[in-house]
Amino acid sequence: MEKFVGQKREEHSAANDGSTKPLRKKLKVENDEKVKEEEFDPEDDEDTALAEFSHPIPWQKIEAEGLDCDYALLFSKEEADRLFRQLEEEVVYSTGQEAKVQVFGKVYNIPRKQATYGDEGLTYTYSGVKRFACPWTQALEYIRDAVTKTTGHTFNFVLINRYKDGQDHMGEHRDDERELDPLCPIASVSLGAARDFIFRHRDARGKESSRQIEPVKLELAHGSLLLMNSPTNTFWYHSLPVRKKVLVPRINLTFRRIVQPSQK
DNA sequence: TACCACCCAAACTC
DNA sequence: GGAGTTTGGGTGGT
Repeated sequence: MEKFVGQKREEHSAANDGSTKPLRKKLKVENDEKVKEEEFDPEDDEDTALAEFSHPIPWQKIEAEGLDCDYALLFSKEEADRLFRQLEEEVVYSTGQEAKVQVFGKVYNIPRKQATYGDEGLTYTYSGVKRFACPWTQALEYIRDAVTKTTGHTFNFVLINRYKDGQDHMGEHRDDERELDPLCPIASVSLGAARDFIFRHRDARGKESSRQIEPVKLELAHGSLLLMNSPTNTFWYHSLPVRKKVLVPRINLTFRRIVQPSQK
Protein backbone atom coordinates (compact mmCIF):
# COMPACT_ATOMS: atom_id res chain seq x y z
CA MET A 1 0.00 0.00 0.00
CA GLU A 2 1.32 3.40 -0.91
CA LYS A 3 1.84 5.72 1.96
CA PHE A 4 0.95 9.31 1.21
CA VAL A 5 1.33 12.26 3.46
CA GLY A 6 -1.79 12.88 5.45
CA GLN A 7 -3.44 15.79 7.10
CA LYS A 8 -2.98 15.78 10.83
CA ARG A 9 -3.03 19.40 11.79
CA GLU A 10 -1.64 21.36 14.67
CA GLU A 11 -1.25 25.11 14.60
CA HIS A 12 2.20 26.61 14.96
CA SER A 13 3.65 29.88 13.95
CA ALA A 14 7.42 29.69 13.73
CA ALA A 15 9.66 27.96 11.25
CA ASN A 16 12.41 25.64 12.41
CA ASP A 17 15.16 27.89 11.11
CA GLY A 18 14.02 30.73 13.28
CA SER A 19 12.90 32.99 10.44
CA THR A 20 9.58 34.74 10.62
CA LYS A 21 6.95 32.83 8.70
CA PRO A 22 3.20 32.97 8.36
CA LEU A 23 0.98 30.80 10.51
CA ARG A 24 1.01 27.30 9.15
CA LYS A 25 -0.55 23.94 9.74
CA LYS A 26 1.45 20.94 10.86
CA LEU A 27 1.19 17.64 9.08
CA LYS A 28 2.78 14.35 10.05
CA VAL A 29 3.35 11.16 8.09
CA GLU A 30 0.94 9.09 10.09
CA ASN A 31 -1.99 8.17 7.89
CA ASP A 32 -2.57 7.17 4.31
CA GLU A 33 -4.23 10.14 2.71
CA LYS A 34 -2.70 12.26 -0.01
CA VAL A 35 -2.31 15.99 0.32
CA LYS A 36 -5.41 17.11 -1.45
CA GLU A 37 -5.58 19.98 -3.88
CA GLU A 38 -9.16 20.71 -2.83
CA GLU A 39 -7.94 21.82 0.57
CA PHE A 40 -7.05 25.13 -0.97
CA ASP A 41 -9.92 27.54 -1.32
CA PRO A 42 -9.19 30.10 -4.05
CA GLU A 43 -11.85 32.37 -2.56
CA ASP A 44 -9.55 33.02 0.39
CA ASP A 45 -6.83 34.20 -1.89
CA GLU A 46 -8.51 35.92 -4.78
CA ASP A 47 -8.24 39.53 -3.73
CA THR A 48 -4.65 39.56 -2.63
CA ALA A 49 -2.92 37.01 -4.81
CA LEU A 50 -1.85 39.31 -7.59
CA ALA A 51 0.01 41.87 -5.55
CA GLU A 52 0.79 40.65 -2.06
CA PHE A 53 2.13 37.38 -0.73
CA SER A 54 2.97 38.31 2.82
CA HIS A 55 -0.47 37.25 4.06
CA PRO A 56 -0.72 33.97 5.96
CA ILE A 57 -1.23 30.95 3.72
CA PRO A 58 -2.22 27.50 5.00
CA TRP A 59 1.05 25.65 5.39
CA GLN A 60 1.26 21.96 6.00
CA LYS A 61 4.22 20.51 7.87
CA ILE A 62 5.70 17.30 6.51
CA GLU A 63 7.95 15.54 8.97
CA ALA A 64 9.76 12.25 9.36
CA GLU A 65 13.11 11.26 10.82
CA GLY A 66 15.56 13.83 9.41
CA LEU A 67 12.92 15.16 7.02
CA ASP A 68 11.47 18.62 7.45
CA CYS A 69 9.34 20.15 4.69
CA ASP A 70 6.60 22.74 4.44
CA TYR A 71 3.93 22.58 1.76
CA ALA A 72 1.43 25.20 0.69
CA LEU A 73 -0.61 26.35 -2.26
CA LEU A 74 1.06 29.62 -3.12
CA PHE A 75 -0.89 30.68 -6.22
CA SER A 76 -4.57 30.56 -7.10
CA LYS A 77 -5.44 28.43 -10.13
CA GLU A 78 -5.94 31.51 -12.28
CA GLU A 79 -2.58 32.97 -11.40
CA ALA A 80 -0.79 29.65 -11.70
CA ASP A 81 -2.30 29.28 -15.17
CA ARG A 82 -1.04 32.73 -16.12
CA LEU A 83 2.45 32.08 -14.79
CA PHE A 84 2.63 28.73 -16.55
CA ARG A 85 1.78 30.36 -19.88
CA GLN A 86 4.30 33.14 -19.29
CA LEU A 87 7.08 30.68 -18.48
CA GLU A 88 6.27 28.68 -21.60
CA GLU A 89 6.97 31.84 -23.59
CA GLU A 90 10.00 33.12 -21.67
CA VAL A 91 12.14 30.19 -20.57
CA VAL A 92 14.84 28.91 -22.91
CA TYR A 93 15.87 25.32 -22.15
CA SER A 94 19.24 23.67 -22.62
CA THR A 95 19.91 21.83 -25.85
CA GLY A 96 22.77 19.85 -27.37
CA GLN A 97 25.43 18.51 -25.00
CA GLU A 98 23.89 20.32 -22.05
CA ALA A 99 20.72 18.22 -22.49
CA LYS A 100 22.61 14.93 -22.25
CA VAL A 101 23.99 12.93 -19.35
CA GLN A 102 26.49 10.10 -19.19
CA VAL A 103 25.48 7.05 -17.13
CA PHE A 104 27.61 3.92 -16.95
CA GLY A 105 29.60 5.07 -19.93
CA LYS A 106 26.51 5.59 -22.08
CA VAL A 107 25.23 8.99 -23.12
CA TYR A 108 21.48 9.57 -22.70
CA ASN A 109 19.14 12.46 -23.33
CA ILE A 110 18.01 13.85 -19.99
CA PRO A 111 14.37 12.74 -19.62
CA ARG A 112 13.10 16.30 -19.13
CA LYS A 113 14.13 19.82 -20.18
CA GLN A 114 16.34 21.97 -17.96
CA ALA A 115 17.22 25.64 -17.65
CA THR A 116 19.14 27.71 -15.11
CA TYR A 117 18.46 31.36 -14.25
CA GLY A 118 19.81 33.60 -11.53
CA ASP A 119 21.93 36.57 -10.51
CA GLU A 120 24.57 37.70 -12.98
CA GLY A 121 27.74 35.65 -13.04
CA LEU A 122 26.45 32.78 -10.89
CA THR A 123 27.33 29.23 -11.83
CA TYR A 124 26.00 25.97 -10.45
CA THR A 125 27.56 22.54 -10.88
CA TYR A 126 25.43 19.41 -10.69
CA SER A 127 25.71 15.98 -12.27
CA GLY A 128 29.27 16.97 -13.12
CA VAL A 129 28.14 19.80 -15.40
CA LYS A 130 28.80 23.48 -14.72
CA ARG A 131 25.91 25.72 -15.73
CA PHE A 132 25.74 29.48 -16.02
CA ALA A 133 22.73 31.44 -14.82
CA CYS A 134 20.70 33.28 -17.48
CA PRO A 135 19.36 36.68 -16.34
CA TRP A 136 16.04 36.57 -14.44
CA THR A 137 12.94 36.92 -16.60
CA GLN A 138 9.86 38.90 -15.55
CA ALA A 139 7.86 35.82 -14.55
CA LEU A 140 10.76 34.25 -12.69
CA GLU A 141 11.38 37.44 -10.70
CA TYR A 142 7.68 37.61 -9.85
CA ILE A 143 7.61 34.01 -8.60
CA ARG A 144 10.93 34.41 -6.77
CA ASP A 145 9.64 37.51 -4.97
CA ALA A 146 6.40 35.73 -4.07
CA VAL A 147 8.39 32.89 -2.52
CA THR A 148 10.61 35.35 -0.64
CA LYS A 149 7.66 37.27 0.77
CA THR A 150 6.01 34.04 1.85
CA THR A 151 9.05 32.34 3.36
CA GLY A 152 11.34 35.16 4.48
CA HIS A 153 14.22 33.64 2.51
CA THR A 154 16.01 35.21 -0.45
CA PHE A 155 17.17 33.24 -3.48
CA ASN A 156 19.78 34.00 -6.15
CA PHE A 157 19.32 31.02 -8.47
CA VAL A 158 16.61 28.82 -9.93
CA LEU A 159 16.86 25.44 -11.65
CA ILE A 160 13.92 24.83 -13.96
CA ASN A 161 12.80 21.34 -14.97
CA ARG A 162 10.07 20.92 -17.58
CA TYR A 163 8.35 17.54 -17.79
CA LYS A 164 6.43 17.36 -21.08
CA ASP A 165 4.15 14.59 -19.74
CA GLY A 166 4.17 11.63 -17.34
CA GLN A 167 6.93 9.91 -19.32
CA ASP A 168 9.39 12.62 -18.36
CA HIS A 169 10.80 12.02 -14.91
CA MET A 170 13.75 12.44 -12.56
CA GLY A 171 15.64 9.70 -10.76
CA GLU A 172 16.39 9.55 -7.05
CA HIS A 173 18.89 12.14 -5.94
CA ARG A 174 19.73 14.65 -3.23
CA ASP A 175 20.22 18.39 -3.67
CA ASP A 176 23.32 18.52 -1.52
CA GLU A 177 25.80 20.37 -3.70
CA ARG A 178 28.50 22.16 -1.77
CA GLU A 179 27.65 25.46 -3.46
CA LEU A 180 24.25 25.58 -1.75
CA ASP A 181 23.84 27.75 1.33
CA PRO A 182 23.10 25.12 3.99
CA LEU A 183 20.99 27.55 6.03
CA CYS A 184 18.63 28.34 3.17
CA PRO A 185 15.89 25.85 2.28
CA ILE A 186 15.28 24.82 -1.33
CA ALA A 187 11.94 26.19 -2.50
CA SER A 188 10.19 24.09 -5.13
CA VAL A 189 7.33 25.70 -7.07
CA SER A 190 5.12 23.48 -9.24
CA LEU A 191 3.07 24.67 -12.19
CA GLY A 192 1.03 22.52 -14.57
CA ALA A 193 0.30 18.83 -14.13
CA ALA A 194 0.15 17.52 -10.56
CA ARG A 195 2.85 14.88 -10.12
CA ASP A 196 3.77 12.39 -7.42
CA PHE A 197 6.95 13.24 -5.53
CA ILE A 198 8.72 10.61 -3.46
CA PHE A 199 11.21 10.94 -0.63
CA ARG A 200 13.28 7.90 0.36
CA HIS A 201 15.62 7.76 3.36
CA ARG A 202 19.27 7.10 2.46
CA ASP A 203 19.38 4.14 4.88
CA ALA A 204 16.30 2.55 3.33
CA ARG A 205 17.51 2.32 -0.29
CA GLY A 206 18.55 -0.85 -2.09
CA LYS A 207 18.17 -4.53 -1.32
CA GLU A 208 20.72 -4.48 1.49
CA SER A 209 19.24 -1.41 3.16
CA SER A 210 20.21 -1.16 6.81
CA ARG A 211 16.84 0.09 8.04
CA GLN A 212 13.16 -0.06 7.18
CA ILE A 213 11.90 3.47 6.83
CA GLU A 214 8.71 4.10 4.86
CA PRO A 215 9.07 6.41 1.87
CA VAL A 216 7.19 9.70 2.08
CA LYS A 217 4.98 10.33 -0.93
CA LEU A 218 3.14 13.49 -1.80
CA GLU A 219 1.41 15.02 -4.76
CA LEU A 220 2.69 18.41 -5.88
CA ALA A 221 -0.25 20.45 -7.11
CA HIS A 222 -0.53 23.25 -9.67
CA GLY A 223 0.59 26.47 -7.96
CA SER A 224 2.10 24.74 -4.95
CA LEU A 225 5.28 25.48 -3.00
CA LEU A 226 7.34 22.83 -1.22
CA LEU A 227 10.08 24.01 1.13
CA MET A 228 12.81 21.47 1.80
CA ASN A 229 14.43 22.56 5.04
CA SER A 230 17.73 21.38 6.46
CA PRO A 231 18.60 18.55 7.08
CA THR A 232 16.14 16.95 4.62
CA ASN A 233 18.63 16.80 1.76
CA THR A 234 21.27 15.17 3.95
CA PHE A 235 19.17 12.12 4.81
CA TRP A 236 16.49 11.86 2.13
CA TYR A 237 16.63 11.29 -1.62
CA HIS A 238 13.76 12.51 -3.75
CA SER A 239 12.45 11.56 -7.16
CA LEU A 240 9.68 12.30 -9.64
CA PRO A 241 8.65 8.89 -11.02
CA VAL A 242 7.10 8.11 -14.39
CA ARG A 243 3.31 8.45 -14.37
CA LYS A 244 1.99 7.32 -17.73
CA LYS A 245 -1.53 8.56 -17.10
CA VAL A 246 -0.25 12.15 -16.91
CA LEU A 247 -0.64 13.68 -20.38
CA VAL A 248 0.06 17.36 -19.77
CA PRO A 249 3.28 19.23 -18.95
CA ARG A 250 4.62 20.33 -15.59
CA ILE A 251 7.18 23.05 -14.90
CA ASN A 252 9.11 22.84 -11.65
CA LEU A 253 11.18 25.72 -10.32
CA THR A 254 13.65 25.01 -7.52
CA PHE A 255 14.87 28.26 -6.01
CA ARG A 256 18.21 28.05 -4.25
CA ARG A 257 20.76 30.28 -2.58
CA ILE A 258 24.19 29.64 -3.98
CA VAL A 259 27.39 30.65 -2.28
CA GLN A 260 30.18 30.75 -4.84
CA PRO A 261 33.57 29.44 -3.61
CA SER A 262 35.03 32.97 -3.72
CA GLN A 263 32.31 34.15 -1.33
CA LYS A 264 32.99 31.40 1.21
C1' DT B 1 -2.13 -5.64 -20.46
C1' DA B 2 -0.74 -1.64 -18.10
C1' DC B 3 1.36 0.34 -14.54
C1' DC B 4 4.58 0.68 -10.98
C1' DA B 5 8.47 -0.53 -7.54
C1' DC B 6 12.81 -2.06 -7.30
C1' DC B 7 17.40 -3.39 -8.64
C1' DC B 8 21.51 -3.19 -11.37
C1' DA B 9 24.91 -1.92 -14.97
C1' DA B 10 30.47 1.08 -15.00
C1' DA B 11 32.94 5.22 -15.58
C1' DC B 12 33.80 9.22 -13.59
C1' DT B 13 34.21 13.01 -9.85
C1' DC B 14 35.36 14.66 -5.53
C1' DG C 1 41.29 4.87 -2.16
C1' DG C 2 36.63 4.79 -1.65
C1' DA C 3 32.01 6.54 -1.65
C1' DG C 4 28.63 8.56 -4.34
C1' DT C 5 26.29 9.48 -8.62
C1' DT C 6 23.60 9.34 -13.10
C1' DT C 7 19.27 6.72 -16.46
C1' DG C 8 17.33 2.92 -19.02
C1' DG C 9 16.11 -1.67 -19.02
C1' DG C 10 14.78 -5.99 -16.95
C1' DT C 11 12.01 -8.37 -13.62
C1' DG C 12 8.34 -9.28 -10.67
C1' DG C 13 4.05 -7.88 -8.29
C1' DT C 14 -0.62 -6.01 -8.50
